[in-house]
Amino acid sequence: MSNSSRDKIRVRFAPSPTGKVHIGNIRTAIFNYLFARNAGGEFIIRVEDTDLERSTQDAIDKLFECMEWLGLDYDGELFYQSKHAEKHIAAAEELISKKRAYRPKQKVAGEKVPVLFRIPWDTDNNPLVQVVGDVEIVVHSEEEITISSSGISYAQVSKKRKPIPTAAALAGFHHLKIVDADENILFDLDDKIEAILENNESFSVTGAAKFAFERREVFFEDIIKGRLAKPLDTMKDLVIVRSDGSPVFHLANVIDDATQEVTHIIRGDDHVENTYRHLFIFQALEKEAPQYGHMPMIVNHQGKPLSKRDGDAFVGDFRDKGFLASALFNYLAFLGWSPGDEREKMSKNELIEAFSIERVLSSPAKFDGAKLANINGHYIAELATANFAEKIANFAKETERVEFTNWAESNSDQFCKVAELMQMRTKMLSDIDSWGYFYNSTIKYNEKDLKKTIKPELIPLLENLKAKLTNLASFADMEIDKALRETETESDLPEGRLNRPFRVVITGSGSGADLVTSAAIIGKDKVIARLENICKGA
RNA sequence: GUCCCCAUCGUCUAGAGGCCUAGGACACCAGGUUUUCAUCCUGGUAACAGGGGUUCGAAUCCCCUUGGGGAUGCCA
Repeated sequence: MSNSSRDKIRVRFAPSPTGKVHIGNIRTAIFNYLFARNAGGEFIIRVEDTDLERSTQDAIDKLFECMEWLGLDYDGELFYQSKHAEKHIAAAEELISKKRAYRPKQKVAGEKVPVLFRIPWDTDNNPLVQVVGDVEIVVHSEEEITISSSGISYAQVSKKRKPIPTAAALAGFHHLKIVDADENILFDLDDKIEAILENNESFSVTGAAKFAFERREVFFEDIIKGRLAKPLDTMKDLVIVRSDGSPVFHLANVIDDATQEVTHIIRGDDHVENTYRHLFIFQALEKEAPQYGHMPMIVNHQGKPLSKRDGDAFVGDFRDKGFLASALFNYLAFLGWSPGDEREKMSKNELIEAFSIERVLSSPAKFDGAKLANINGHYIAELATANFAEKIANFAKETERVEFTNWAESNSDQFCKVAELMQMRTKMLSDIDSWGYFYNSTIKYNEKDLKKTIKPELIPLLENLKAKLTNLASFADMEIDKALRETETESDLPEGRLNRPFRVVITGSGSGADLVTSAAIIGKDKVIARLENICKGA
């Protein structure tokens, strides 16, 4: 398979549509995407919907919505794993005929049995396997040991001397000698291996004290983590076809990766242990295995993997909360990776340009919403004003903020002014929820600010201000400012003293955007009405 | 239990044996700019998990300990 079709890098994103797309999954997609695009390779999608019971069309739709939102464009035709089940089953049959897989004996006649892949016994010249050395492990002497072609079952000894049932594939126990407490050899695997493998015989041993054998390990070079290895005596034969005839993930995954000629697999850390098995399956099928890279997971503030419990771990939720796709993309790319210089804010194209798999870290990263919000603020700040206005208008519409949408559409002049005024201080699109004072006839007062700021002795001044504002011919920034200053002067107040009270009166809160501009945008009628309301109520 | 992986400020990270008195960013604190608010600017607090080696020299290499995570499904 070393033809030209393999010269081109091809990676895949292989989500299983059993729920909403998780932030961790989409980060994996982003890294794959960046890797492929950086190398001028292909980024393809495979929908792993073999678990028909839990897969839903809705989840698939949401997935593509999120990918489009983030700008994760993919190559080629969509590949639905469920449509290739025949190929998977055929591969299983091929493995059986090659004696690389088997069906276990039925316990009762007519019982449906699965197909197991055999961890290969003959590993003498296997490039995947290396000899580690001779080892001994202690076994619990009261438990019976059984040895058959499907593996060895025995019991390890816990600290409290209790038996811990353990099963392992035969392959891990070359030159196994089972001995009792007096070092008498109870069983020598070298003598029996042919009978076990060829004639399917099985043996049992009692009263054993320990195993002595040559440990071998399966290993591979991970493009992120370096050399990774696992002792064969800790591996078990694995189910590749269920008793009901459906193919299992391990089989389907390998077959599809071979079919789609995937060259590199970048996936979560949690798949490391699967990789050893997948490598064996590729080998048994005589297919070229891809390169693997395992990236660290993202964890929450407690250091636990992000889960559904964290609530905000769904990609769509980030959009609904008012994050920009570009900001999320940027932030996620920097979780477990950095360009090595001091850049922090990078566009998709800059990320593609700078990405290198070697710079991916292998330690897990905590998700920090505050930093995301900060980045988001920067992205919002640099939007052209018109673009910002359009974004929030769309956001309001998509998230069904009806009042806001009605206002924005019927008062587009005012809306544009507000957008221009508020852009610099907007961290998330959902901040528009606090813009109500610009257009609502009644406003909510922050009780604390109100109490602290509006003292009874200020009421006459506000009355005075109201009178001045009422007489204003043009309700413009400068005029409002002048009225404010005059009111202060007439009462011997220092300049600016009335700013905060006035702000609380017209916006309901002690902090906000530029005061007189805000007042001008809110408009004469509403400002006067709010002044009146406060003066009356006090 | 067993196997595997990981370990630098609170967080994301820079760091490839001497450029490290450990750099940047977020967060936090203080000051300045702003007649108000925010932005912004300046400054500050803050880390190599612990212990052994190797070396003239260790955040960096090795070992152990500790802590965290993952795997151990007829889920993916």
